[in-house]
Amino acid sequence: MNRNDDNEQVAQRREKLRQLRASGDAFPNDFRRDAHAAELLTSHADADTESLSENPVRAKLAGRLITKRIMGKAAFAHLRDESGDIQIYAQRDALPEGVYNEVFKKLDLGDIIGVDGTLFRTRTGELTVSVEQLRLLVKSLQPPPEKYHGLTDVEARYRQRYVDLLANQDSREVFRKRAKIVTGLRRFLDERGYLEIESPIMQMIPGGANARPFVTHHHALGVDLYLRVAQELAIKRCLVGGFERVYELNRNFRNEGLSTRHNPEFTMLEYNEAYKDFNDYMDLTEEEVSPLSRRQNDNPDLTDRFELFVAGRELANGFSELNDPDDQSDRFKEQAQAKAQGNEEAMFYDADYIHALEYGLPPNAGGGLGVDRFVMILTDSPSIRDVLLFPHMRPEAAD
RNA sequence: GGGCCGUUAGCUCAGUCGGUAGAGCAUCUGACUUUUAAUCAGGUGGUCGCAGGUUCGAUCCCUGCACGGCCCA
Repeated sequence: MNRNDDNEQVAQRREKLRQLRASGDAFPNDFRRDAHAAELLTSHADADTESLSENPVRAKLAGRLITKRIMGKAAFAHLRDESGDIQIYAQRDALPEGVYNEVFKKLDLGDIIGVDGTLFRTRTGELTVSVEQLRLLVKSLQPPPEKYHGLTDVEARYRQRYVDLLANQDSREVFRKRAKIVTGLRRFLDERGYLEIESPIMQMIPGGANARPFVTHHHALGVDLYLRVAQELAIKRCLVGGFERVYELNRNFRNEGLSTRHNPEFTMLEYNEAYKDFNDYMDLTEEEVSPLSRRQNDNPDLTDRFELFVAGRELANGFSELNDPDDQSDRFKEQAQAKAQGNEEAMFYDADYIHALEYGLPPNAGGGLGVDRFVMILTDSPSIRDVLLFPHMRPEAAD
């Protein structure tokens, strides 16, 4: 991907930065705002020209310059902050001497500025800030994407997410929704008396799922460690210890290929509750997504199990969990044998987990929810990369 | 892993039945004090993904590679 370092526009912007450095602090951090764009637009939605001139509303805003329309001695522009966009109006004669020509006209799209001004309505009715004070806070050295189409190149959107976010409001919205969904899942479980835990991601013995693990190395201990492939065994150890409703919502790592539905690190919610079976859990899982869900019963001979499908995609599954230490030990032995014969996805024998079961794991049911896939469905995103801020990509070819 | 498609200016995209490329936005110069994809006039900007091959000549045709997308396993 072209880094634009030879681009003439970058050179022009760098020259402006050089002049800024020469004349003072080019990266000031003393501007303080007192408003956000969208809040101003909402709170003064009903204000008309007369009321705004009778009761002037002052506002200080900071944000990125995203459009600029100069008409001689006056100009309109749009400023974008986290909340949204608002129009600003700069007049030469309303600004301090020289600011219009020496500061405003030299602004480039993408620059971060601070403005102080008064609200008014334009002829077409758009609420606008008439600027009385203007400061450049950060010079942007790279030109932003085209104002109308934004950044549409899929690869560029994933590799340079910051550009995608600053140019495409839709993309920002996906990640706002993701945060709300994750918060909502936590609240749902918290309200039902679940305890959230944080268990090790680096482990001597990964377990809880059939998946090839990533390997890393701890130098001080001189041992290889694996990145976990599931939270499940840690959660059940907590049930042995007396916590009866436990979940962990965090990252798992599986050493597998990339696709529209697979990222090597992904966010998984796993939860277990004592004295429940999988039938109880189908009800709980349905509550999480009820308007959308239909379920299909998958019926392997060995275990009670269900999977939740939404829009035809596997999203969640649940089990009545095994708590017989001898049965579990036999299964670990089978897995370890398979691993010895070359199955990279088979499990290790986890002697400590068997030891835990020997103390008594309450009968329980558990389930898992692939959070990324859940977010994909709720945001209508076709690829897991659309709901991961910084998805894994193959390295770009070296020049 | 297989099939198909894509890669051209900072961005969004045309195009060349093979004769070394265009538009819009952005940028630069000029005009313009209520514009909003501002407008008007004039300019700058390209190793046409990379490497080979065919050819008098390749951005275009062929092969390989890289990255991405879609579908399949």
